[in-house]
Amino acid sequence: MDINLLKTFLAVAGTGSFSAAAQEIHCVQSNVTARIRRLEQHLGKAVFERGRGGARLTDFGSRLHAHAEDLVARFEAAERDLLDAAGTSAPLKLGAMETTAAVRLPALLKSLKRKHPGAPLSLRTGPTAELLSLIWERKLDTAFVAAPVDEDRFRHKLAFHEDLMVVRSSESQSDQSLLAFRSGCSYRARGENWLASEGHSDTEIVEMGTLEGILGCVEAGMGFAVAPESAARKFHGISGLTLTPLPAPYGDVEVHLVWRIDHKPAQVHVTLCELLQTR
Amino acid sequence: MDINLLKTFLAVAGTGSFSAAAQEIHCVQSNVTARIRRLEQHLGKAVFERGRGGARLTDFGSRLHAHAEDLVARFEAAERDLLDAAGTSAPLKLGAMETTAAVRLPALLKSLKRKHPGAPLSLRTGPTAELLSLIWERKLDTAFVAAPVDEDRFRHKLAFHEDLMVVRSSESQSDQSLLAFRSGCSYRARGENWLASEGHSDTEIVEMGTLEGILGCVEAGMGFAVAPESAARKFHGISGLTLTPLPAPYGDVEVHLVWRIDHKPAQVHVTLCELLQTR
DNA sequence: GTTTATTATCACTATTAGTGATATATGGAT
DNA sequence: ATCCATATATCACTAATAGTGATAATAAAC
Repeated sequence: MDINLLKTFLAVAGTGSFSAAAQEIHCVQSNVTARIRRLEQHLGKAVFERGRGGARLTDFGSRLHAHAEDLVARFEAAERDLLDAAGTSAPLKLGAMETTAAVRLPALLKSLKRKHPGAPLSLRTGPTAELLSLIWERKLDTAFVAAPVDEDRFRHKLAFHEDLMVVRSSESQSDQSLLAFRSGCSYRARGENWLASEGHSDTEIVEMGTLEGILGCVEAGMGFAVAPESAARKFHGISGLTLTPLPAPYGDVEVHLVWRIDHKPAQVHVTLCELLQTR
Repeated sequence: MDINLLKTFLAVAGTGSFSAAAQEIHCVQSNVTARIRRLEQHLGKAVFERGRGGARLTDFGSRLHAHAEDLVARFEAAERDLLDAAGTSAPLKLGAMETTAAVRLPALLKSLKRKHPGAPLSLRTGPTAELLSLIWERKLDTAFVAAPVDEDRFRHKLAFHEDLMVVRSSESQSDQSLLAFRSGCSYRARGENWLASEGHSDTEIVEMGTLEGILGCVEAGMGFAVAPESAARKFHGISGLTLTPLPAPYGDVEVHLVWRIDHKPAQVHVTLCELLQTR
């Protein structure tokens, strides 16, 4: 049995809800349902009463709760001790695309710090092409970039799926500038390819350095932008932005964690890879 | 992480060898290798020094060993407490083919008893057809029988693969009697089908009740028999028996654990299913 | 240098876990 | 009552992982 089941169980018990637990542990709700069911199947008795307001522990569930808290705590203590003893070594030089850094990394790095409290870590953002160069020059250990990557030179592991969206001001007219990151950004390349395929080869491109800047300008009616849905939503808020999916095949992007094929991953790096498994 | 990894680790540490550990925990050796590697990958450091005489704990491995013993013990204690609290309930009425009972069940039931020390359990042996009838009449909860089973009436879970062998006396001549269990035995049916396909429709069939009896008579030169390799080997020992595989498609048998489609499995039953996963 | 006992690797398959869309259920407003 | 908001369950699909059995590699002992 996997201790992940117990961690999921504790998350549900703690939040009092399957869906809240799913958010807390960064996975989809159906996943929590499945894990709790596995746990219940294994033990042969229900641990939660489900109802309107979420989930409440049954008597049997409380009994499990006592054991689970103890077991998980001891397990994590042991894990920390061992990871510590294994030697954390050098700082991990990490890179990521602007949007990934903004939306995906916070939760990820938080989990990483929980497992390697002492591990030093640096982060540099930039477009895919630049990050790959930095990795190749060994100035970064690893980075989150958009697929595909050259399999002969790099190893990689799938990290996230992003759906690219066209972001416009709600009152905007069409045929304005494309607001984008500087050249080398793969999202920008997607946008340009899409425009070309539509015959808009003359669209002006305005380069900007930050996502906030781009979205601000879009809101101000200067033009439109291409960004992952997750990132656009994060800054959506009250503002009058309209999101429409970038049509296939331009809209789907896989973000991978990438490193040099001859680079020996440090322990923090391996742990980071492990954390990517459930997202 | 799965506690199975820790159990595997303890088995290796205890026996001092990957292959011995594999036997102890009933799995193939490459499996142990893979699990230990997973563990080492997770922790980032080798836990065993491998060499001629097997495996010895590294310093780091000893550190893990201390934690692992504690964690596994606590985990199993908690599990026992919870399984106990869930209520063991009625005795499990189990059936199995003669050969399965002889060769496969001992290890399996031992593991089962470890998890449900108090669970009462009865075992009845018989050929596939008879066992299925007993299940249908609700005189058995579940049984190990040869595939295929009627999916509309039964649920099932794959338990073992068996390779059927023709067992002859080493000095025997061909065209003797087929020594077999009483009618309803699916292995016997396989043997008969094979004989028929070879044109030996006139072979005399001698019915016997036990595997030892059959193999004894084969050794005495009375005829030949059809039996799973695992069972034949168990009684092989010093005796002068020759095993040749029953040709395809007669030779491959899947043994499944089967129960009535409308039967609600008790907890012992569920645990038994879980134990089947790794064999 | 061959033998023997051991672990590692590999290609393949079976099984399991995860995903996202959608269905279902339940209490509370209106 | 009906609709709405908020839950969990289910499902078809895909990705990832673990298990298997054969074979290779390795190293000590003879």
